[in-house]
Amino acid sequence: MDLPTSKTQSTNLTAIQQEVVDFFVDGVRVLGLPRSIGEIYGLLFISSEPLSLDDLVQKLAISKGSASQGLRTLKTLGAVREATNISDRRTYYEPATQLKRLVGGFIRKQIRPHIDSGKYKLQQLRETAALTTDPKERAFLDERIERLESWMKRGALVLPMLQKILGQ
Amino acid sequence: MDLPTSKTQSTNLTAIQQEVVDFFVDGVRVLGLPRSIGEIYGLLFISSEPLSLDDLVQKLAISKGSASQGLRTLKTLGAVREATNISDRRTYYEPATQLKRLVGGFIRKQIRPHIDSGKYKLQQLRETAALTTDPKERAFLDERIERLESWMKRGALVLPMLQKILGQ
DNA sequence: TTCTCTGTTCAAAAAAACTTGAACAAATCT
DNA sequence: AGATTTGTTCAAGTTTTTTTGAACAGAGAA
Repeated sequence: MDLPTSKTQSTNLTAIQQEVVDFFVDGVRVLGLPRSIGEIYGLLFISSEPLSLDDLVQKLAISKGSASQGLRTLKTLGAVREATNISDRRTYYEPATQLKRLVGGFIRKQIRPHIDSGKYKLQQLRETAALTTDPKERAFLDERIERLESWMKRGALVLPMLQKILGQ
Repeated sequence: MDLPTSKTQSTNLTAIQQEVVDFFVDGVRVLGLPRSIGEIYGLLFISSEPLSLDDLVQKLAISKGSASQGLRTLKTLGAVREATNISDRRTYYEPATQLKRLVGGFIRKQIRPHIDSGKYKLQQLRETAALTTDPKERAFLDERIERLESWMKRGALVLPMLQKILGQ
């Protein structure tokens, strides 16, 4: 009896909430993040009041485990923060809505580490290539490695620009 | 009896080939592409001569199916092209090594479609929000949707800049 | 034409990623 | 203190994605 169109289909969400959640599910998928992250952020984004973990579990019909882990990831990315001045035993969350902050967190946590490990691998690559004696082959390897270095350099250059352009 | 460090461990590749392949396996993973794509592109990138499908199958120890599909994806992305003037029954491939081309292909095939579908969903969102009568809630929804629109606009603006900065 | 070789397709198998839920720890209430 | 509620962890289950390999189509050789 389920509708076939979407996985997050329930009567717990209003039409607009469902649409926004789907929007973000799609969005985070592009970024390589799991669907539950998109659902959680999406619902927070379109809620005018902060939500608790239990709110998320009930409205999105996901497990407590998913909600807990998803919130942690989102906090780590700086995409969600704990709401202050709510006097309740439980913690309430609200979304960060500044693109600058979202992009910055994503770059810092998801992109930078790869760039850094890439630089290290490149270093190793140079050393391995140095063992090649055949001059022609050596020249070819050097050329390619140089190209990789240029790519990495440009990548490292572009990230701050991205943040500057997108932020504010 | 396998070495535990890497999945693509074989005696078919030289040390440097193995390292470059690993480098790209990591790279494409960030982009959300399967490992075999990284292996194929990596090996082509560090080979001074074009390679055939069979070369890839043997050296990378992957199936013909993977190699065929991987090459198709890479061709679609503009990351690989067929080598000309090789008189052999089989087709040989060489990598595109201009960052501009690689980035352009990736954006065109992997990013743009999502931006487009996002714009469409946003349109729907506006319509759904228009059904909300409560003025306070309505104002909140409008504010958020506006924010989403601003994000999409900036995203669409940044992509060409990216290509320009990275290309050349 | 018939045979051989190259490359594609796609259903099934395997691997990877994600989610669940029950056990647990920690905090707050009575 | 004991009881209750909130939130975390992680092994097991589920789903999704990727890879395999055998069947097939097409092109060229004999």
